[in-house]
Amino acid sequence: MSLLFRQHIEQIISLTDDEYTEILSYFKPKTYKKHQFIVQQEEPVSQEYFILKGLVKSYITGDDGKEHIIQFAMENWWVTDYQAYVNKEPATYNIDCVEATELLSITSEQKTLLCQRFHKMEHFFRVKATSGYIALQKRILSFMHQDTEQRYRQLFEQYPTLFQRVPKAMIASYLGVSRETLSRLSVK
Amino acid sequence: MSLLFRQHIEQIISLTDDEYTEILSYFKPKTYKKHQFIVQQEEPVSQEYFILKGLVKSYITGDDGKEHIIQFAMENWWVTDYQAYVNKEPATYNIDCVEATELLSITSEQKTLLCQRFHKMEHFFRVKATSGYIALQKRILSFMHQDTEQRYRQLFEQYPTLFQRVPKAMIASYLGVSRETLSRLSVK
DNA sequence: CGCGCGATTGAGTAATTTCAAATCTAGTGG
DNA sequence: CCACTAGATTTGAAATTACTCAATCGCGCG
Repeated sequence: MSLLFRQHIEQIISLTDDEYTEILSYFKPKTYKKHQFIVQQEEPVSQEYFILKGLVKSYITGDDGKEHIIQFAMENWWVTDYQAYVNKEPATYNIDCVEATELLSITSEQKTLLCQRFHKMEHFFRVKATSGYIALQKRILSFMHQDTEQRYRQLFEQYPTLFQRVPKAMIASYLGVSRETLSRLSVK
Repeated sequence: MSLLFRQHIEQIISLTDDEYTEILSYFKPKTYKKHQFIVQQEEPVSQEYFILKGLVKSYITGDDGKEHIIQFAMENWWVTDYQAYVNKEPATYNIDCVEATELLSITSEQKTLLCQRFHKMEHFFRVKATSGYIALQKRILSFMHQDTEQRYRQLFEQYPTLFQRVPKAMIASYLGVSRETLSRLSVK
């Protein structure tokens, strides 16, 4: 069932069957319907999620009532409101399902225990956190030194399937421009 | 000498004197002059750095020849071009000293060994990487849903000393606006 | 005194936003 | 099979915002 999950972990560390079984026991599978919230602003965030199938968006609602999409997350991605999860604060943003979604969840406490039980899992999470950091830095760079069209093309090249799974208005929000501006781009 | 460094680590894990001494032996102290480069675009990046004293800026030079400052780093910050450091690729950006800087350096290989020798250091670096991730996510959010003036004020509140240590043109570059626009802001 | 660097100011230009209206598309019920 | 509707996308035009380029100002230092 969660073969994808095992493969995902084994990209970084290797596991015996027994180890994998034990690791998996720290996680709890969950299913969400389309439009269901996984994390809700102001609410506590006790879980971190690994997406087996589906697509979610993280976003905040600005003062003007507009949605600002911080990130999309799909198959093989880890997602939660980390600030809230790590520091046990109320969520600063929402995560909701763009598609019906299956995922594995783990609490902060269980994650700590998991890392103590298997040091290589601590290593795994360090590597993951580091690549997340690198990815976000690239995104900041793209905000600073690329124009909207370049960012659009780059996103399209990197995640072509995303464009078939979410409406353009969400892409626009993710890129930080109005849907009208995005629309005028794709014509060229 | 590197008491600051020990305190920095002990914010997250605790160490005996012997452990600290051994950990410190994985690092090599270095000194850089103002305007000296720590990392140079296109060059390999073998080290990660912890800043004991001083201030550096990471930036790329755009096609138009303009500097885009990705981040400043000062006392108690870790810095390098992580993408290059982790994947052993040539650097995509420059890091140069805005002030004379003292730091501790560690190679990627030594860091791996250090984490194997002391599992709590792997934990330490995981926590650090996670907080780095959270910080970058906040910065992306600020790019998306705050205007320049709000970002300026926020930066000023968070790092007031920064404004005494770097020229405004660099602040502007960090905020992603032209120096003229920044100048017109501060008037209000 | 004058040079040079950083910061400011002004004016015209380019890009993006907003608000409104028109178009398109997929799914539904008759 | 067609008409209808809701949601998504596009288009137009005016208003806003930031940019560029050029000129000016302020101040510390040789």
